[in-house]
Amino acid sequence: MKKKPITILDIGEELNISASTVSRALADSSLVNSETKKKVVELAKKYNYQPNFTALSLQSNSTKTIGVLIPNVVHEFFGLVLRGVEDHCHSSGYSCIVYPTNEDPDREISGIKALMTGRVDGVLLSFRGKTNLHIKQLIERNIPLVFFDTADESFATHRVLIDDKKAGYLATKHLIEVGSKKIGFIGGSENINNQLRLEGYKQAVSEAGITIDPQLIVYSLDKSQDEMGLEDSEKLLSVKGIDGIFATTDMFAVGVLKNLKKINLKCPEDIAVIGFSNWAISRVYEPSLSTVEQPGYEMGIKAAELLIDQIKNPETPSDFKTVLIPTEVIVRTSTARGNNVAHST
Amino acid sequence: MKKKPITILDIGEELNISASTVSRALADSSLVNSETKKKVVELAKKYNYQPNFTALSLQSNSTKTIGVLIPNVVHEFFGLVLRGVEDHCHSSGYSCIVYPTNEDPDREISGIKALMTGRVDGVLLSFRGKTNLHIKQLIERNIPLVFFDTADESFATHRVLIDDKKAGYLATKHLIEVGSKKIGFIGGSENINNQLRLEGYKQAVSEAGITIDPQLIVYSLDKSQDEMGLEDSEKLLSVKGIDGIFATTDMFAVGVLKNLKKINLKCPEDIAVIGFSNWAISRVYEPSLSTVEQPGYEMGIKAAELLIDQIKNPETPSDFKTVLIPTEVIVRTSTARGNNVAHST
DNA sequence: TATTCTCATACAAACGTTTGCATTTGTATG
DNA sequence: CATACAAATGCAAACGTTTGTATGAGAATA
Repeated sequence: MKKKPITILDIGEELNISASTVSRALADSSLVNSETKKKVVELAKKYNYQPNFTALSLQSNSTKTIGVLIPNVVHEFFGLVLRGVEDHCHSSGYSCIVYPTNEDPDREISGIKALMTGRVDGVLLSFRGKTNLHIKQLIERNIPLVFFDTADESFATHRVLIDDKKAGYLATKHLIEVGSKKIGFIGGSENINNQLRLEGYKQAVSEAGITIDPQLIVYSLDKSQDEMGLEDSEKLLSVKGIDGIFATTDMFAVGVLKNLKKINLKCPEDIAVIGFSNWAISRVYEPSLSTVEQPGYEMGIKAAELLIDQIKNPETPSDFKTVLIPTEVIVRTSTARGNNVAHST
Repeated sequence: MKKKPITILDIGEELNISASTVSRALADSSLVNSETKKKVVELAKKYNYQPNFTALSLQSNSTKTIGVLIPNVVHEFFGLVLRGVEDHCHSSGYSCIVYPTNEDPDREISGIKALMTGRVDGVLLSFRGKTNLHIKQLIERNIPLVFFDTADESFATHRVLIDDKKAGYLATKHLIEVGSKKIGFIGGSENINNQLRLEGYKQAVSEAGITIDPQLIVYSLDKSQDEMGLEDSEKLLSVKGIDGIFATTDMFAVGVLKNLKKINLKCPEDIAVIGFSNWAISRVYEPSLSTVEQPGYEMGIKAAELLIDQIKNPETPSDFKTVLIPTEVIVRTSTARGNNVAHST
């Protein structure tokens, strides 16, 4: 029942020439008579001939495809990364196989395994799990690999990251600049990014001559609902005299804003809040949320660029780059107070 | 420099047996001596042999891969669809090549073209463009195809949709039930889904004995910022006596809520608002937004299921299904008033 | 007329796998 | 001892390309 697609052999048969001549004719080789060329091209068009992709891949030992292991695909930041990756791939003639791992180490492993069978020319990876065993195998197989967002330091690869520590530092420093003295930190799971942001927080606090207070540092494991960390932020807000909060996620920050309304604390007057990522919700929510830009699209573009360059230049590069995508604090209403910023309207 | 991966031939050579025996040994065929089997399996493990995916594909004429053409990947609904698709693929041993078209017809066409070269076993498609010429070619090539979210009626394929008209009807009816009499409609681009939702709106309005008022129906082309349609909703809100709004997107609905605050209209007391999709923001915003559930994940699962079933049963099915994923109105604060619902707290 | 040259085309190998069929070896049966 | 049969393995084709090398015909040169 299934119609077999036209092959160069079929075309050759109809024209009483060999497949190789057809192949060369379609490649516009100078070796073939222009008459024959014309006939071949015509027939190919008539039957809408498309070269078989798999055969080409086998022959050339390249699939023109990359694999993207991404923790979450329902996520503004990772969605932007994916869009960036795809945009660059598209303009370079590559396709993307996407493996959302949903932060599940098993999915991560099975994704990597699938990619070891030669179905992709390279891999883009935001490493979440603990098992780097399989990544090691990828590298041993000489499959080009670029980390984005998070990286395992122990591998010699390109990396595309933001400077999480600096970003955390800048966010906290901004709170200090608008007059906050007792600043809380609330983060999601204790992953490497959040640890670095916390380091930045600590640095800024220390520099301002404030002692670091452990009860002001909270990790929330709230995976329920929309990951707003409502309960944990409530706990944090019960600390007497707290007048600033740095949340490692815009969602957590919005959770804080919500809780503030309940206990009748005014933002930014009584307490300043800053989030992280510059998600749509930070623009839309009221009060609008100050945050740190996390440029996912640019990160995706750059990561794909490095990967595809490496694929095209297969001799192992000796200088692996760590590209830091610049970030900046975006000031909105939730921190609009103090010396350098007008009061919120 | 590039290390060639181990092949079945390499293993055979080392063991002084032919590739075919190795192949059979690894497949645990009864045709091969258990001694040999053991040796082969051991060596394969030692070298971490992985069968070449491309060779397998060429041989079996199947890539165990599907293509997903999706309008937008930074989008809660489409992200959920993608997650559903990927989940089902994962559990069926398939992979997904993702082509975000960004609503660009050229991207759509180039995606379809790429998929015609035999690199995928089937295609999942949310059709946005006007050009169905290429889709026709896909079908002529007997490449299994399933539409999701939107469908071109002219093709004989499976479809997985929501009943947009009914959803629009239910949303509008809900507004009527909570006492709205002069109900505005605000939608994004005039695509097929929005047209159907509008039809539902009109039906509900008519049934309630209200005349349809064209000035209450607005399409917004606002692609700026976060697509909140702020200007257009402002226009809509200037209509005297308006006391209900159905927005075809949660983002548009939030835009309405924002504008309401500016002109000091109270929601839900003065005007009830309902959105569409049940995005995170509808839960988080204040007032929380009533909306219509649009179950992306289920849609993705079902679409992948139909596609993979069709791939596995290649004889053209005579009964193409149109699966309607059920939707329901989710009542929150923005419509919490009237007879059957308690007033908002 | 014989040699060389050019042009156009065909042949065959290669990519890595599976699989139908043939071959080899050994053992049991008549 | 010859035949049959089973078990284990090898051979070769096939999937659809590209590409290096061989082959053929015709024309130009000596």
